[in-house]
Parts: sequence; structure tokens; C-alpha cells
Amino acid sequence: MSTALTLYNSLTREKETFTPLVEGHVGMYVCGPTVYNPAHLGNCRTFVSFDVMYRYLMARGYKVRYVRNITDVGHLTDDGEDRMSRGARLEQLEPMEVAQKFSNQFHDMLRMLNALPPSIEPRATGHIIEQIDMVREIIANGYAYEVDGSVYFDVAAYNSANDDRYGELSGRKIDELLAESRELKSQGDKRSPSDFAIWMKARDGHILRWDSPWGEGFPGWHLECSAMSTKYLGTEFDIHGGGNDLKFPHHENEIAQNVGACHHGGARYWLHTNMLLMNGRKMSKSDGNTISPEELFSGDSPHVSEGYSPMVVRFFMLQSHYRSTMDLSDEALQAAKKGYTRLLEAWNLLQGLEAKGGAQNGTVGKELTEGLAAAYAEMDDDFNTPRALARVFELVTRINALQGGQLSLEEVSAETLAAFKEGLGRLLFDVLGLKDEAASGGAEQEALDKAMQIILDLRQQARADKNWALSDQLRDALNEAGITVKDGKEGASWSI
RNA sequence: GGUUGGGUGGCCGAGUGGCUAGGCAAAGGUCUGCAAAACCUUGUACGGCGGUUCGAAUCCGCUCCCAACCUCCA
Repeated sequence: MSTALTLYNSLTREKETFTPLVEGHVGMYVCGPTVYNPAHLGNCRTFVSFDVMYRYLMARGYKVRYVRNITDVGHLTDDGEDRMSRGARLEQLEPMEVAQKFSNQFHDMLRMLNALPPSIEPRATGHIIEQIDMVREIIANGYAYEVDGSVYFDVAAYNSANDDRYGELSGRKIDELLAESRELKSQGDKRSPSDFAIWMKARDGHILRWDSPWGEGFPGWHLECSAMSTKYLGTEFDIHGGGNDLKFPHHENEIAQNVGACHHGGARYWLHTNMLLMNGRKMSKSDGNTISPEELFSGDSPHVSEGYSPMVVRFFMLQSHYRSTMDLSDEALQAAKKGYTRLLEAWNLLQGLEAKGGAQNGTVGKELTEGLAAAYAEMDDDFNTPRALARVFELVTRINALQGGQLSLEEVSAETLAAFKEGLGRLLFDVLGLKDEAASGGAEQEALDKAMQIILDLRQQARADKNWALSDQLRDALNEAGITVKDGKEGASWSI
């Protein structure tokens, strides 16, 4: 880890060396889900990506405060036709029950994908006071106005006072937005179509409502992130992340609100993950082009031929860079499954290897050390997991060759091998967040291991006796049971 | 229409000027009682047309196609 960490900043559209505001500490805010719908796979991709960043930053020795919000208010439309409100009414659920239900589901899903929980997971409804305060500040600074119980952000006023800053993240120009907006829906009470609500008056029948200086209402669509990132990370912090689709208007407005209230744009590095596609298109419930994590794990979907375990899915995601779109397909998942299996088997073989090189390293020992360092270095380059995995697979070949005898263990020193085992394990499991789903341990696993060893010993005896009929029978029967036997120089191994 | 980002070998997917990406699949070989696994070897891929350059997938121009955003969305 001697190289510098660089990351691509959406704000500047360049890769930059990462320098935290406070040495040794990182403040990272990631836009979490809105919990009025079941989470889908696209969400997973984004949060797995940020999970890897979180893990890598920690592995690099930073103390990270990772804030990921839950938005449980503000995205409701106020026209009385809102689907979730209706759903809540039909199921006789409180809105908070709906939010809880989908929050739980979201957490379950991320746990399965082995994503670490954030340091703080604030809810929008738990920060109404902070949001109201922020609205007040923005009004006081002259960047918002109230009309009939609603408060709107005044983009024109903001722009003239801040060097035409609006649009700095998304590359949009006010004029273009205005021109476009003419064709869109009515602007209501807004002075300008590009203005946006930061506080909405609650009409009759709207369930989620709070008292405010402007009457009963609820916070605007983008305010919660500004308020909560400021509260927990300060007016200036290191990293703000989210999906690409949030860049505009969500993040653009967030910056405007932050500057409007605190004279600071919040994050210094903006990171955006790209979309997970299926059939070349963004997943979308409306046209059926979607697959839920549950369906993917179980295989209960026309889009996949079988279920894929969460770790295969995670591995699959890590094989592309977070800033690239990724196209989900059954064929690609099959490839990921095989690749991941090969990786894990090599890892397991590695545990049984013992160095015979004494204190001296040969070529192989050097390759192991350098290959691992190269893999870590790839992570320094904007969290390039696909390249890191490419380096890892080169190491997989070495491990297999050491096991198979094509490479000699005499070329590896005990010290090197021990360090290699530890370093690779850290990369695979701590940083990339993979895990061996089969090695769940426990008494049953142990019993199975022993039973298998007995069978393999019997078969080995049969082979020694050249009783091919018996040995093949054992192998075939195990195959039928879903267990593959692999004969190696050092004896047979098996996998399910 | 505007903004942003793409089009890479059978599939997925890295890669910003010359140096092997990697995974899966495929072919040949080694090993093996056989098989599987493993290991070794094999792919002159960069949407199209021009241009810059000693040299371009990589830079520039034009063009075709795709996606996301511009309305809630990871």
C-alpha cells in the first residue's frame, strides 16, 4: 500500500489523489434507499460498490465514518394518488410500517451480500427539526421563498450570488433547464421552473406531516441528505456517493442547499456508481425488466437458468468497475460462478500448502509477494476491483501449480507463504467482502468432512488395489449426490 | 432536443499512445488406470470513415448505434 489512493471525482471529472480533510479520518456519505418499495438488484450493485470502498478505506488504515441514510419521507407525491399510500391504506399499515418493512428487507439483502452496516444510518423522519432549521437558514440567506405554506429554493438568486454554480455537478445549464421545462408540467407556485421545493405544504389527507414555521407540511425531496450529512459529517466532508441516476437533480440540489445554508458544498469528492443493466437496459419495474435479489438467489425468474448464491452475485459485481454499466445475463453469471468457485478452491488449497524453501525465496515466492502487492495497488486506482481480481487470478494459477507440483514449494520461504496467506485473505475477505459460503463450519460440516475422508480413504485403497470398478463406483455415486472428486498428486479432494 | 457516459475477440469485462488484462467458453498438449481438476500452449478484438503521430483500442474531427439523466429511481 505504498501508492497513493486516487479516485474519480464526478465534480471535477478527473481522477484525483485522495486527501482527507482530517488526516487519518474519512467522512463518507452515501445516499441510501427510499423505503417505499422493495429493493432491487440495482440497489445492491451500488451498495456493494460502496461497501468495498468502505472496506478498502478501513484496510488502508483510515478511521471511517460511513453515513448512509434511509429516506422515509419526502418522496411521496401529494396528489392523493400515491401508490404506496394507497398500498399502506389497503393493507392497513401505518406509513412507518411500510418504511420499516422495506428497511428490514433492505438490510436482510445487504447482509446476505455481506455488506457491512454503515456507522450511522439516519432516517429522514428522524431529522425533521434539522431539515426545518436548514430551510430557515436558506431563507435567511436569501435563497428561498415561501408561497402558501411551501418553500422553494430560488435557483436564480442562488446562481447570481454564487458564480452560476448551479449545475456544476451535472453539467446542466439553467437556460437549458428553463427551455426544457416549458414543455413539462405546470410550475405551480414556483417563480421559475428550475426552482425546487424544500418544504411542501401538506394537503388534506396527506399522512406524513409536521408542524413548521410555514404550517403543516413535509420536507422537500432532497433536503434530508443535506441536513443529515451536515449534521453527522459537518459542512465539509470527504466523500459523497450515490447512484448515477441521483446526480441530477438530487445531488445537484443537495449542493445548492448545502451552499445555501452553510456556504459550503458539502463533499469534496463525489463518487457515482453506474447502473446495473439487464438486457442492455436499466432495470425497471414498469416494463418487467427487473429481477429481485430473492429471485436471483432462488433462480425463480425467467431471466436466469438457476439460482446464484449471494457471493457469486457479489463476485460478479466486483468483476466490473463501479463506474461502468454492467449488464446482467445468465451466461455472465455462469462464468462468474465458475470463476468464483475456482478462486475459493485455490484459497482452500493454499491453506494446506507448506513452504519448503527455508529462509530463501525463489522466483515463485517473489511472484506471490509482488502479485499480491499489485492487486492491492489496483485498489488504489479508483477501487479497481476487476483489475485487482485479475491479479488475484494470476495468483490462483500459482497456488494451483504449487499444489499440483508444476511449481516447487522449495521456491517459497515459510515467511513469504505465511504473509501471502494472510495478505490474500485480507484482500479477498476483508476488502472485497467475499466469503466462503460452504465453509460455514459447525459440527455438521465437521462430520461431513470426516465422512468424506473415510470414503476417499476407501476409494484410495481400492485404487491401490487396482480395483477400478469399485473406485469408479464410489466416484460416480458421489457425483450423483452432487459431490465432485478430484484426484491430485497429494491425494484426492472433493467439492460440492 | 440538452447533459453525461458508452460501443473491445464466442460471452462477460479491464485497459487513455508502443509493453500479457482477467474470468467463462473453445482447441491442442502434460499429468491420470480412466475421468474430473490442475498446469502449459493457442485468440493479430477494439462500431464506421478520415486525421495527428515513427507508432492509436487509447488523441482529434465527422458519422452510425446504445444507455442513463433532464419526472421518483442506486
